[in-house]
Amino acid sequence: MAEKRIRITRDQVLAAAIGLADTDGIEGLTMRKLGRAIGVEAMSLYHHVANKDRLLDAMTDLVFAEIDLPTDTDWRTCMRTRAYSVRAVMGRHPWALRLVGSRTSPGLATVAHHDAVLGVLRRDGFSVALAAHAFSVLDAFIYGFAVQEQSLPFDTEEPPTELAQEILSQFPTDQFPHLAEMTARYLEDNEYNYAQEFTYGLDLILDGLERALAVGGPTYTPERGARE
Amino acid sequence: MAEKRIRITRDQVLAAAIGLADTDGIEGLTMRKLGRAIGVEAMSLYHHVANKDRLLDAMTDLVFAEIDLPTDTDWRTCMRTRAYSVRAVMGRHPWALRLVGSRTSPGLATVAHHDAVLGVLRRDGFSVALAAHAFSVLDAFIYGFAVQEQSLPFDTEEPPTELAQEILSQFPTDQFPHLAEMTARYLEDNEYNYAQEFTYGLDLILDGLERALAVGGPTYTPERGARE
DNA sequence: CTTGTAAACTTACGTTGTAAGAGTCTGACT
DNA sequence: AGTCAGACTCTTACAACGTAAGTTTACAAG
Repeated sequence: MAEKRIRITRDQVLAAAIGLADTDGIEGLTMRKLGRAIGVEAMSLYHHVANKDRLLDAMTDLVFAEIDLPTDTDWRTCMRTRAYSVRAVMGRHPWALRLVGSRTSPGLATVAHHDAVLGVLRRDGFSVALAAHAFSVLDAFIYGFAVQEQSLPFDTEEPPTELAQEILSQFPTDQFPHLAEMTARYLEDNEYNYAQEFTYGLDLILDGLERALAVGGPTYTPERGARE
Repeated sequence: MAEKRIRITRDQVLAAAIGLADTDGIEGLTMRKLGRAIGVEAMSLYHHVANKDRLLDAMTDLVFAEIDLPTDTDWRTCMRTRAYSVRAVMGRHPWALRLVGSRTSPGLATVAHHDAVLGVLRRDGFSVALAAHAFSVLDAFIYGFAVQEQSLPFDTEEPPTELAQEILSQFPTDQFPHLAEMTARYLEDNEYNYAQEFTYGLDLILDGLERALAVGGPTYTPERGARE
């Protein structure tokens, strides 16, 4: 009768939690389901995780650890690959986007990641202030874009389908002429996909930063911010 | 014995829901508490709102209606005041930020707002494609910044306090040198507040758009995007 | 006064996170 | 080999949640 009891580890719990959130969404992640997924009762999880909130914190940190950040090239390509990596990771774990917004205490991988980003900028001649500026704009844009993209009713990688058209044209055309004009243009252009807006915005910001860097200069490092 | 029954309206429900979310946070908003707040049983709310999800949708739309969007000036100041207004509104209703990310079907005020933004851009010479670009970058940045700002552990309007210092220096200085350097700089500069990063990023983006607009020109309107 | 209907209330169910405590396995030390 | 402590799992239980189903109330029209 003595059914061998299963022993689990913290890493197992986290991995299973992420997997469950990936397939069922974050609202589908319950302690009981998570326990069942690894063959254990819900309460057993609490020996590896303080509570559900801490579990979510740990999951968020693991997601950050997935982000690719090369440090062996110039800052611009570093930031670029990071941006694309963030977007890819958030695509894999859509729930993580909403978590990042609600967690207040960052994990170790998160902090390490941010430190590395700053490190690249500083190394390539950004003053402390300009590095702060750069980090702010880039992060805000990348994060904001990912959220925006996810709340769209269609797949952003593919050109718009008939289905998308139906969804998009559900609001009255004459009442919102500019929106109508824009969606019409989207639909007629088969090459268009929303994802290219990411590239556009990112390059716009990187251009701006490059200009700001040129003004401050890589050798002359002002004590205070590049502006004012 | 006949305690007079209270009659409520949909608007009352929504207003109370927003008030409750403002004070208790979105997770503190429950149907029972909401009912109690307006002197009614929880189930009575369902005569004015289909379910909690719809309630949240309606709340989100009301928040969008609060955003100030002047249309009687040039696009740049329009976008600027809009940006500041979004930030202010999201400061008043922190929960709305997370809702926007999870709602997929926008309300009427939301759609109208977006249409008005596009209208301003088109009026001032943006091609359809460039207007789409502008809208994407700006919205992503504004939204992303607001989220970023909220997940920071300190008040972004005030210069850093002792408390903030304690929080910020909780991670090992030697392990994350660049982060340490940056927070050190923050703390020594009494004028600094994180809010100015919003201005910096916004201006950087607006500058970029202005340049793109100048290239395309207000008269010559290319069929396809300004880039490629 | 009757009666129809909109809107309130009551009760109930399944699901959630997790507190409390009891049971069981394992590995270290005699 | 024996045992004992500590780490881990399981059982039971509870309060709070969203909401389905059905009942009661009160006002407005005839």
